[in-house]
Amino acid sequence: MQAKKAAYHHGSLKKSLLAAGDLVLMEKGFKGFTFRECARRAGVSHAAPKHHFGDVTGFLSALAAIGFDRLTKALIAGIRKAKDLDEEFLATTRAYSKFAEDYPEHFRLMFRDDLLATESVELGLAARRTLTELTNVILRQRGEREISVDELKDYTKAEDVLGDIVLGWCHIHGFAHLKLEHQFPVVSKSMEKRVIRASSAR
Amino acid sequence: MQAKKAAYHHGSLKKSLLAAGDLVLMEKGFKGFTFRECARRAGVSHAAPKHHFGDVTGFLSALAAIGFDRLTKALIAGIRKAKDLDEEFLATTRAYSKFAEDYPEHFRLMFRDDLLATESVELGLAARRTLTELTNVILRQRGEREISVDELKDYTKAEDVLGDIVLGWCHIHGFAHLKLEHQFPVVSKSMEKRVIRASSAR
DNA sequence: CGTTTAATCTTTACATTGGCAAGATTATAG
DNA sequence: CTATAATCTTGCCAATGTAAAGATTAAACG
Repeated sequence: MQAKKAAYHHGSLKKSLLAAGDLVLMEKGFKGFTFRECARRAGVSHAAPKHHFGDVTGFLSALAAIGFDRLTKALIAGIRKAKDLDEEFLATTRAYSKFAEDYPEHFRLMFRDDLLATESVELGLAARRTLTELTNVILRQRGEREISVDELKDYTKAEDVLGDIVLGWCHIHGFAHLKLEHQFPVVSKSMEKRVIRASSAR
Repeated sequence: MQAKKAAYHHGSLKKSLLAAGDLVLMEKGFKGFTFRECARRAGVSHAAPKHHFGDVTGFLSALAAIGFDRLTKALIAGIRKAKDLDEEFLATTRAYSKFAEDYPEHFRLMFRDDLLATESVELGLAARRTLTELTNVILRQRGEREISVDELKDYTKAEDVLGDIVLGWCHIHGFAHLKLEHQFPVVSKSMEKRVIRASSAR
């Protein structure tokens, strides 16, 4: 009747489903997230998503990949604005922490190995893109050559470099996670600043 | 017919359900965890648990509390064995990390604020007992008076003390979490040792 | 001891979910 | 123009969490 006659073939269903899932995740949270709800929002039947994502695990993996991409983007944006290496470090940890606040449900999903398709190359790549950014911050700090996403996989550099990366990451991730899950009795702003600064200090 | 005639009243259903839930969590993981499965294992109908736990959120909260208690116990055991304050610190971080490895599904559940009943006094207490242990490690390290669980709630000590607690906790928690969710491309034993040692170093 | 009341557990029912299979519709290739 | 493959719908299934109503037993009380 209307202009859009609800064509049998959606045209860009995959994108629409991802957009819908992205919204559902933010609105209803991971708890209230269902496959069928996403299909409804995209205006298709409940079985339509199967062709594009297989099962719900595949769909969640795609959404988690979106989360990693968003985080990567935020990290890069923070780094761009920084004027020197010290500021760069601070901006990175700040961006990581802010992402967990802005997208808590994505954050939860991204770090839930049991719910995701570990074989998903898309997700693996997105995660490695994020980790590459974090790694390169450290490498720049040390005046060493940056690495690409491909190099990261078997990056067996000296342990002290890897150690710095892991240490810094653990720190800011632990803070972001514990805060997200409301584990701190009280979190003052000054405390938060201190954690962020400490994550950057070597 | 048999000796146990399957009495209408179970007698200690709450305990049995918790024991069943504990097992299901470890066997099938958080993903495969269902209310009904736990009821089946306890040998009661699927609606029986309602009287003891309300909804599934209440049940999960009780299981999370068990997790915190187990963690507290592990921390204390580690502390007991330590000979000096340095060893004590190491033992604490090691115990925390080991707990996440030994009870990954409990660990996941314990830090999922959205799935738990935040108003549960039982859970709140169990979590505070854990945090009190961590806090007292720091306080002993500094030669200050230890605090009780009750004192923790509004513990507004100098920011540097709180800071040390938060910092140390973030570190080891971040490591435990990221490792549990398989976020590190590679984790060598020596790397792990370094993180644990770094969490203890101030 | 007998009766009443409250607690505990079962049965039944319902809406919702993820996944599967078979069929309808349309795009694409040949 | 036709055959084939891709895409989407319909209908179905077992399983789940929750609620309501009823059965059974324990506890309280006279």
